[in-house]
Amino acid sequence: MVRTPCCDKNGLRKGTWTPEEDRKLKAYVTRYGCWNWRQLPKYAGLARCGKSCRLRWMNYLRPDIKRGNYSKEEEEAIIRFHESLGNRWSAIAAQLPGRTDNEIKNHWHTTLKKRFKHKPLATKDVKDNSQGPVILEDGTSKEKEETKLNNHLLINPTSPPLILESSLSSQQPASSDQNSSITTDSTLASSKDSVSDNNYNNNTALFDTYEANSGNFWTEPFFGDSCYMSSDMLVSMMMDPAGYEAEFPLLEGEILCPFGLYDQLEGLNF
DNA sequence: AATGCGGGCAACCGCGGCTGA
DNA sequence: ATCAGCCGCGGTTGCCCGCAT
Repeated sequence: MVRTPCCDKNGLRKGTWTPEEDRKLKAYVTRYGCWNWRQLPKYAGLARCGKSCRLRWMNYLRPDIKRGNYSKEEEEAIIRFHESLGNRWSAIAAQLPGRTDNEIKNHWHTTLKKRFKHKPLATKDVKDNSQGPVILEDGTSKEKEETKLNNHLLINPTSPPLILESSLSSQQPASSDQNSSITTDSTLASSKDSVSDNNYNNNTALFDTYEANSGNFWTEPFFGDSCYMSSDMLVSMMMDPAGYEAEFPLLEGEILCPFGLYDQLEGLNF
C-alpha cells in the first residue's frame, strides 16, 4: 500500500507486501515457525529478504496483534513509559499487549508527541510506580537494570506487564510478551495464547493434540522453540510425505521440510 | 471539481548486541 | 580473542489518503 513494489539487484522483492505474499508467510510461519528468518523466505517460496519477512510478521501478520484505535489508557501508558524509558519502543511495546514497537513509534511521532508537548505528565508517579522501570541513583547500570527489570516483568507472573482494560476486552487473552518473536522461550505461553485467535483454531487443535499425546508442548525444546507443528504432524510428514502432503497441501513454491528440521528430529523418540 | 498539503503508517536501512565457531 | 552470521531495534523514508482551500 505504501511503497511501490520493486526488485533489488539480487532479485528480491521490496516494498508493499501483496496478499499472496502475506498468505504464504503466514501459512509458513504458522506451520513451521520462524526457525531461521534468513532462510525462511527461500522455503516459504517468497522472493523477500529474511529481514523483510520478519518485519512483516512481527508488525502485521502475527495473530496476537491488536489493531485499531488506541484507547485513552493506552495512550497515557505510552506517554508514561516514554517518559521513563525514552525511545525504547520495544520495551514500551512489551508493556502494551498486542501493540508493536513500530506501531507505537508511529503513533508517538504522529499524535502523542504533539499532544505531550502541550500537556506533559507528572513524572513522580511514574518513578514510584512499581510496574515502571527502576531509576538508579548512580545511573551507571541503569540500562542493564532496566533490561533486567523489563525481562522480569515479562517473565515473572507476579509482576505482570500493564494490562489495560481495553486489552482485556480484545479477542485474545492478555499475554506477558506480545512483542517478542514466537521463537523465544519467554514467550511460549503467549504464543499459545496468540494462536488461540479465531483464525488459528486449527493450530490450537494441533497444540491440544500434542499436549494430550506427548506431554507439555511449551516445555518441549524443539517444538516450543521453533515450530507450531505437533509431533504427530511432524511424524506423519516424515514417515509418509505423500500422505502428509495430501492432508496439508504445500503452498506454491513451498518446500516440504526446511533444513534443520531433520537434525532436530534425530533427538526425538518416536 | 481540481489542487495542495499534511498526517498516518508500512516498510527500509543501518547499527549494535549476541552467539557460536 | 577474534570473526562472522543472525537478529532485534530505532531512525528514517516515501507513498496514500483525507481534508482544506
